[in-house]
Amino acid sequence: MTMDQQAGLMSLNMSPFDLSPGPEGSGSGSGPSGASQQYVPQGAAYQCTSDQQPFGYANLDASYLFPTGTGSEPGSYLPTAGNVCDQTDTKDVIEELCPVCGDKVSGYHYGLLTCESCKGFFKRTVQNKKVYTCVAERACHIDKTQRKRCPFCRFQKCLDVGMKLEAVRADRMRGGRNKFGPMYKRDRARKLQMMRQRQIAVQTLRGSLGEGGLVLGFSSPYATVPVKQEIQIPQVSSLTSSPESSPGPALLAAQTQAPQPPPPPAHDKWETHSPHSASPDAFAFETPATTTPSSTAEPTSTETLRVSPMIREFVQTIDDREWQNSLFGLLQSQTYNQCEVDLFELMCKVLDQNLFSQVDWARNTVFFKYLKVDDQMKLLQHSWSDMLVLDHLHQRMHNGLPDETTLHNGQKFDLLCLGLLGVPSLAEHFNELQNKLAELKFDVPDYICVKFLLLLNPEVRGIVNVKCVRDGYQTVQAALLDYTLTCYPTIQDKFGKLVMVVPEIHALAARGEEHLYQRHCAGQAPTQTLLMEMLHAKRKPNGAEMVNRSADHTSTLDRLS
DNA sequence: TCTCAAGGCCAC
DNA sequence: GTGGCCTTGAGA
Repeated sequence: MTMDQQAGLMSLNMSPFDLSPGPEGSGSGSGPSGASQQYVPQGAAYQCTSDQQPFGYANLDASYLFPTGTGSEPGSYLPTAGNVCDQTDTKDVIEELCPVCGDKVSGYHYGLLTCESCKGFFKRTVQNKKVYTCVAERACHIDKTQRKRCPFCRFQKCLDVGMKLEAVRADRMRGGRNKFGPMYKRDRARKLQMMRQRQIAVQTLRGSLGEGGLVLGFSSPYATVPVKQEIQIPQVSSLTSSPESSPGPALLAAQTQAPQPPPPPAHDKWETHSPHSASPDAFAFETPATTTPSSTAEPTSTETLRVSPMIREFVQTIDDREWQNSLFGLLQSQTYNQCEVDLFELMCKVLDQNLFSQVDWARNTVFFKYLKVDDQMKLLQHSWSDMLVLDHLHQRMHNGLPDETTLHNGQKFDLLCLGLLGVPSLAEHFNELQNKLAELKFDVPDYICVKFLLLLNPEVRGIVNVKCVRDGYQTVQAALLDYTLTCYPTIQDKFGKLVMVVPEIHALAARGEEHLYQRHCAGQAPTQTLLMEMLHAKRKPNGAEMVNRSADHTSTLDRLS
């Protein structure tokens, strides 16, 4: 392949983003694009046949540089005065790991956040047109301690994660800015936004947790977890990935059937995509080949039309895509470059993330959002585990969430254990519960109403605004009753039977909580997480109401056992 | 003027 | 060759 052919391929595959002319724009001859044609390192990337495109990164396009709904709209993620927490500094956000080697990130370099070392390596390689070869299988593991061993695989990984050849300057001019500036700014703003949301969730929950009980100096457990760099993940298609190239993360993921999302939510007719939800395009769900179990359990479209506006509004507060994206995103980020991870620890992190989502959801819901923080705290402390179990039932029944998934490193992750809060022996009870719900044709409106009933529990002691909570509870109760009578007239006393399921959910959740607490006390669970704060909150000496509730759980547990 | 992502330098 | 630190300079 000649240089001109290479250049042609480069141009054809360059993203619209890359093609945007600038001071160093494409086609200038002396600009980086023209330069990149001559700077493409030979050897490593050139070991391809003529019909193979050597540039795994070359199919970058704006759709995933800025996935729909995550900042593609001008300014949508740009922080404005007052909407970014003052304490949140950009540097805090950038405290993440280099996607190439896992070392500490020093800033944006050649298109994404990397460490100083990989920045220098990438620069030297491109500037000096280095030719590397791999003495192994072109799939060497690259981490901080081994990054020097195989420059071939290191450079390949640089390209795989999205470092941009065209950001290395042809004329070696120093200083100044390049065309990636706005991209960096958006990415940074997006990370700030994520941090802000987490902080709000934490602040909501900190309130009474700090007093008397656990004082952790809590910070978001994911402050140090790599926040996925949306701008950095190139999707290596079969057209662009050469068998001669070292495999990129995307390719590896495909090969190992790494965390696969479940089929799309089966309840689209309920219009569950909230204004905050990720765009349907943000995650490439595969079209399910078969219908999910719930598809036959839902009312017909005619009946759907008779659903009250309130229930429709409830349903819209559900964001299953976001739930799934978060779940599989976390599994991906936590196993990135990891040979083996502690699966229990990983489960705790997922549960923790789910808790954050739950708080976010609750904070934006009717009834709950009008309560004072103290009341919100108490309600959440009482219902979080029940809601986690219920959420998992919902994900299984309505979105086809599988019981297991394969992580990027090949380990199997037990998704069902999330619903069991880590107690495998509860699987049978969980399945029985699910079957019972399936018999009742438990659908999405049922789910969201039951979730509200769990959250808005007027029996929780210490609530100041009991009236508001009770009103909310009774309103939801009435709506659910009406819904079940209207849409499921053939199921006798569906409402009553649904209400009877709630104690069973309590029982499962209580067992899970106890298990988690014991593992935590044994030093096996991650500390300083929201999950652990919640567990401790229930065990505060002054939590008399917790004792009462535990007694309820125990009695139900006896039945389960 | 300040910021920060480029390139450069040099001890290792 | 590597990687930490320094210098540079366009853009905010």
